[in-house]
Amino acid sequence: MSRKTKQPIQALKGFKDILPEDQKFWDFIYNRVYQTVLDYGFKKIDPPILEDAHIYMKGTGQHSDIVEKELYVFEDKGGGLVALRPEFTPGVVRSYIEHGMQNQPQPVKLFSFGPIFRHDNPQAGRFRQFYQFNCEIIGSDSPDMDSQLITMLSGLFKFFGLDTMIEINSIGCHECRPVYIKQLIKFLKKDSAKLCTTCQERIVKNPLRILDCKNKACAAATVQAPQIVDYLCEPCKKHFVKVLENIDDVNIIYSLNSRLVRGLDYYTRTVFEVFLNEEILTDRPEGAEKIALAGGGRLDGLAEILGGRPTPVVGVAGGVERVISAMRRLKIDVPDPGQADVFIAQLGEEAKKKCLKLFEDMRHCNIKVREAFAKNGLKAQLEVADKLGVKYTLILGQKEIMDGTIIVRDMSSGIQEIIVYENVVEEIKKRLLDSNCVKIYLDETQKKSAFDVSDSKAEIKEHKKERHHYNQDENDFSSKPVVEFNHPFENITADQDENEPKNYNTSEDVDFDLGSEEGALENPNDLDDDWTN
RNA sequence: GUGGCCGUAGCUCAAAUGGUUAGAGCGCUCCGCUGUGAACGGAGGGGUUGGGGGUUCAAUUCCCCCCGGUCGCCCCA
Repeated sequence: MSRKTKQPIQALKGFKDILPEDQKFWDFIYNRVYQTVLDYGFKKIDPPILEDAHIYMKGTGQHSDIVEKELYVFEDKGGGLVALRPEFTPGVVRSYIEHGMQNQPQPVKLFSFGPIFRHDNPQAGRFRQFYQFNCEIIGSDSPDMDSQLITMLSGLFKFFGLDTMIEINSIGCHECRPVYIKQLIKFLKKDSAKLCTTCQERIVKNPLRILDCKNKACAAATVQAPQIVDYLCEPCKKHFVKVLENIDDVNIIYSLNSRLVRGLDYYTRTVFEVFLNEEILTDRPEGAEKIALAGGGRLDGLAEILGGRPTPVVGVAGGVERVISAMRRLKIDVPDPGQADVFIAQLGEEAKKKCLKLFEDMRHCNIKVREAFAKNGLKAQLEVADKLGVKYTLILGQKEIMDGTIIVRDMSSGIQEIIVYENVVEEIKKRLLDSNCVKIYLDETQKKSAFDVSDSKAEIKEHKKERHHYNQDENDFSSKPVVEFNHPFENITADQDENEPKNYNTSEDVDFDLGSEEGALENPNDLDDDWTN
């Protein structure tokens, strides 16, 4: 295909690059989610991105918008109809069936993380390619599974530093829901004139969705509408009550929302959504819609639709971009795994040679060290060191080689010391450990005083425009071995974002001994014990 | 699929009612300082003003189409 115009090449609509400076968020979220789901006994599964389109047509629902309008579907070279996954669940359940996982101890808990594709028009928090984390518990219809999933999610968001609200409802099963829908339609038809035009069409097409309509007139017209909870059959009612009891028991705050429904056919019983609690956000426009971070529910009909034995499934999916955007809005910073502590500057060929080796020595001692061996001038190297935000720069030149010494420059004070070259690795280790124990606020912080570390929510409210800085050290995001998994999101270094205030609190993670600095949580914003052990 | 607003340098933004060579700050490269950064002074590189077409003596500016962004609707994480 020839390109007629000189239209510059660019990413497809609704597709985004995840740039180096954003990677720390992705690392952070992936690692935290994975850590948490492992704690709950989930196993990771990566279903293919491309599947036989029929699993979505059957599973997600031929007439759902996701399939009718948003599915990336095309014929492959063999003539088969294939589709980019518009959600994880059908692929995961397909895999469960295909690999005979019903022969494993039930339930089977499966976790996935990766890109999802929907040909939707982009808008706030919505892209054509976006990432989800997804958890399914397959093979148990126990309400305890539903509540455990909700408990896990609630803790997970706390783990991200996000305050959330959970809305929950039960939409019954194939036995009781039709009865309810009949009653609902009866009610709606009485006053259908009061509904918006879309909702008038919905009476036939999708009456449940009318309860969810944002139109004020519709909301008013349905105040007296019958509620599904009153129509649940005994087993559904019992199930729902048990779920609520369970999450009560672990002190999860939720609200019953009888208007919470699902467009997808295979949902049964429990449905829930997790919203960002925006009370602390004062820049939120009045009447703005709540931001959903995750949603889930029970899908007991799905496995059978996909050709398996009837198998109960309960699952949840969370939107990664939405979590990141919420963290950004709340000015929650995350540790940068690429942050280095030491820079090596060299002068002259002989010194460079020695520094190449020193670099390896330090790296092997788990010191986060950087260099600019491609540059020669000291000035240029110090500029790089400055941009990297390291604590110390080691300077080695001809003179130091002759003396068997090396210069240690403290980058914030500018103070330099000459030490014996042989001791340099030990000395740096010691200094980094010391600075990890003693918190020193250096001059630089005064310049950037905008980032007071606010502990209480009241303060956060007052300083809404300022930096609600999730202090890396006190809240100890690194209290877990953050980078431990073999994954594409691992081990990625991100450049220091120049727009972000640097954290000059020098008690930063020094990972000589990963995971050895558990505890030390004294901040009210701290994570619950549940999430730190 | 559909509607509103928007698109000027890597980033943030200028350029009155159309009018000469489209500017600034930040960042980038280099120099003053062949061994000292963040916080000095100087210089330089960077733009076919998102793309195409139209109106006009003249278009970044006005009109149309397309592409993209953003915020909605439908739907949804």
